[in-house]
Amino acid sequence: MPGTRRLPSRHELAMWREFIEATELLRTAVAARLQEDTGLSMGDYTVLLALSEAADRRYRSSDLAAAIGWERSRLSHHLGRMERRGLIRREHCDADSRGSWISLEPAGDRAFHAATAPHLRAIRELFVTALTDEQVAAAGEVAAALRRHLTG
Amino acid sequence: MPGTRRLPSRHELAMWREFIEATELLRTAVAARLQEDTGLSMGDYTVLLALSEAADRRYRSSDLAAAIGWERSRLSHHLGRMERRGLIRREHCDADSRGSWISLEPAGDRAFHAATAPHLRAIRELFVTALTDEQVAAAGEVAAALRRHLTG
DNA sequence: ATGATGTAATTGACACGTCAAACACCGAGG
DNA sequence: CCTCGGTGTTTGACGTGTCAATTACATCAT
Repeated sequence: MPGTRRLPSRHELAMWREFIEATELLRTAVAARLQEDTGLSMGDYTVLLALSEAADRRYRSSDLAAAIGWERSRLSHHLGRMERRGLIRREHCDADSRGSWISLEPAGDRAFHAATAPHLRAIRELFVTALTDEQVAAAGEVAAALRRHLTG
Repeated sequence: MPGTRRLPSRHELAMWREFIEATELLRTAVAARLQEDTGLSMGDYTVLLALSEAADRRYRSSDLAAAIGWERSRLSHHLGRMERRGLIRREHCDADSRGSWISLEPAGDRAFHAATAPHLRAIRELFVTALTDEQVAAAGEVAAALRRHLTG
């Protein structure tokens, strides 16, 4: 594998720094906006979205973790916090007593529905309108290439 | 401001999700590699890099925070952890007794120098080689546009 | 049945990040 | 001098993320 041990050029390094810093900025800006507008974190929103879209509006914990691409223990910790706030509920699973069903509490359902429009607006204002249509497409292609490279 | 309250299209939303997930993947992959290879976190590396490049190899805490774009309290917490590990030192500042000088300990200097090449290689392997030259340039432009939009 | 092996989910310890409050000190105006 | 508003830095509380270990159950081979 030729080139694997080569170092990035000055220009490539500059692109890396610009990229990593800007994406961090974007992430925190959107997260802060979501928090202000709705009291939810990005993690909360991700979990609530997945539960809302689930076939029967519930998930086995492991399946939920897989669906949103999280590690199991990360999800477990997060669900603990969401449960304390009354956003979701854990129920015993009859078919497999090791497992549990995760479902929305009414408050979680309400919070998610109230959050959707503001969150999408924030995405538009902070991400979409920052870029030309070509740049949005380019961002998508870059992201897809990175994902293939990192997971494939 | 027309369009500010409009919602993103399905396509724009898909690009957003792809983008935010891929950048998260990239960040954690590079961080994990740095940790394995060198025992340093991205934060450690950022701080050590800034100190190494400082004119007299030291910084006032606030200036360091500004230089790397961190909040003051974030830096303070991080410096506490790095100090415990013997990577940096805090010294009393004569000119202003509220402040302190942050400088490298020998161990921090060594750790940084040992980390540079592996880290740059990881950046190359995980970021640069994932993309074509055009995509690297596009990523840089997207990042620059986002930064202008978010900070400007 | 029993015991090895695997899987579902949680836990504990710890690093990291943010916010608001606290602390210690500066420098200027009365 | 002194006190008062501003600045440099730290602290505490808490949410978040990772890793390794644990708990509790399922399953399969014998």
